[in-house]
Amino acid sequence: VSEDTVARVMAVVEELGYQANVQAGNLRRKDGLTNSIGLPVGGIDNPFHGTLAHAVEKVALPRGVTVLVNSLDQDEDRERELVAAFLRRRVDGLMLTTASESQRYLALEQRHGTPMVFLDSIPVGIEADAVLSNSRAGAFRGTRHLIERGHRRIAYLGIKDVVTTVRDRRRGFLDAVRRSGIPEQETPVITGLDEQSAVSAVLDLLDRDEPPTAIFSSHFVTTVGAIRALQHRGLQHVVALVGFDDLALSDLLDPGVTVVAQDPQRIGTLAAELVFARLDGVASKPRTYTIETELVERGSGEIPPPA
Amino acid sequence: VSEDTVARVMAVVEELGYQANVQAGNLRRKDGLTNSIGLPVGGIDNPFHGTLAHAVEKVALPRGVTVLVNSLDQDEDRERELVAAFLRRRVDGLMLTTASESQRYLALEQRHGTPMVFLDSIPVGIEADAVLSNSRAGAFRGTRHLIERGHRRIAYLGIKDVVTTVRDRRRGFLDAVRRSGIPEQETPVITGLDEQSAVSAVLDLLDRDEPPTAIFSSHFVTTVGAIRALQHRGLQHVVALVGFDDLALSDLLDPGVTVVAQDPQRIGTLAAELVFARLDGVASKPRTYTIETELVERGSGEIPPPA
DNA sequence: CTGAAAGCGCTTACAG
DNA sequence: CTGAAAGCGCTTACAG
Repeated sequence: VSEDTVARVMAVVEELGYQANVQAGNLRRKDGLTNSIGLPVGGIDNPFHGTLAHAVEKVALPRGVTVLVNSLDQDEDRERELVAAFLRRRVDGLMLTTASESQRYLALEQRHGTPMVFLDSIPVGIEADAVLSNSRAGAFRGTRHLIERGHRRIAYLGIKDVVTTVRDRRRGFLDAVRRSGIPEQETPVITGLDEQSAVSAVLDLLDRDEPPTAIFSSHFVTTVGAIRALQHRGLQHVVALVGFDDLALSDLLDPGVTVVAQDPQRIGTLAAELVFARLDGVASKPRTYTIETELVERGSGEIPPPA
Repeated sequence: VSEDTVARVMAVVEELGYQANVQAGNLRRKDGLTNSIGLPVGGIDNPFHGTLAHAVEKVALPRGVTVLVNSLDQDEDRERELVAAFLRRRVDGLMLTTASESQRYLALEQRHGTPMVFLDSIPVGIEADAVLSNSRAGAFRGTRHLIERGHRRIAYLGIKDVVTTVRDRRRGFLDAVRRSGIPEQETPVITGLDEQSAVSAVLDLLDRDEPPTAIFSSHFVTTVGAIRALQHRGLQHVVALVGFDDLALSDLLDPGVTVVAQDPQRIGTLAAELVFARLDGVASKPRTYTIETELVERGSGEIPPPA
């Protein structure tokens, strides 16, 4: 073809703003890749998941891969619909946070060869790579932090715990309590909470004859609830509080909130690298990668029990 | 076809986990729709944009439309790449927040009939629907709130202002200052800040012979910087502060942070409805929809100037 | 109403 | 190396 013709065609391409239809191309392409990966997250407006998704995007960008992010809103049906929609779009891989109790429904797709990596949970009913915080150790450490300062009556607050990681936080808490010889009846364990009910739960706890001198809150929504309740009673400098998961601006609060911080950036980055390694042909046995948490002392967790 | 055959086929479909390839279907489909819309946001980990995206998803879900969300990270080149990638995927519509100074590059695609709605900015160099906060009125109201309490030396903090909405906040601030007869040299206007530089800027301001008695901060990152600086000097109960954009947990701070709150949920919902109306054939002249802000008094903005 | 053929816009394997 | 044909997996228009 003459150079002149090429130039003329390119000019028209420019003029019309032509963009090749990737879907048409994918249809016949040998590798069958769509250069996209699906990422269902709990809620795109949740800061933990937002950071996770952003970290994944950053790894995908230089590879020219588009990340399809959608919220499953803690709804098991929605999770399955989202996954089905991603598969109809023939995503090259799946990175998922999950709201379902079992992910066996993915086994078939896995056998078809679609790489999948779980974020922030260990898959149930299926074997696949997973990247998640060491929740049990983190909760253990946060709780021990309170015990070391002399607390014995420590309350545990948690959300609904269908997912393994959330259950692990409770386990870590109980590990620490048991190991220190504190009788379990002194440590009320309240789960299934959201922010509102956490407020009431803490107010109730504070009304007891022997109220807890410290609180371990295993999720950021319950931590916010606990802070509201403590501020409402003016006890934020009296009752100690350690929260699992970091909170925006928590260092600006008075007292600063001591937390067991996760590293969503690192989780997202590692998980994305894993998916791409699988796509590049790495066929080793699926593994669970554990990311350590960090105890960040900011004040609320260093309050001693009353003398 | 016999019922028996249908049943046998369906059984195999089930067994293999078959999902129809939507991209193959779209190729020949008459309406040419892919049931997807593209949404480039500033940063998926930014709470304002996260809420925006989530609101859009909620409108799209019952219509069976997938929202392709990606971060442009305030990078003009990335914005254009993202848009190009969305067009190669033949999205049915585009909803965009923007980091570019002009969106003329979209004119061609618009003429091709792709509906587009701008979120949180008015398009430049192109006519299209836009949904955004009434920034100028909001900033005016927040600033007047300080003036009404007797403040005259009010500092303005802002980020880099390429986008119209950010410039409008400064205009609203200046409107209020001028209307009250305060000489402009008493109201330092500092822009181009991020959180770190906002901290230093405020510390510098406080070191002046005649430091400001109040601060109007036009972006949440500068507001956080201002709070840090004030806390650092122990002046958070002395210097008044009004921020534009709500902040997570800002009601738990001491003092609570008075803000001019935007409504990202409403912006996202309305913008999504607009795109779908356009897709349904509504062909009226493009319009700009303005969402009012709300002044939320929490304490920091109600601090009077020193007697 | 049913079933076989054409065609969507690309990539790929193949003949010249 | 170049160019025309086949084919990806669907939907649609058409013939029976």
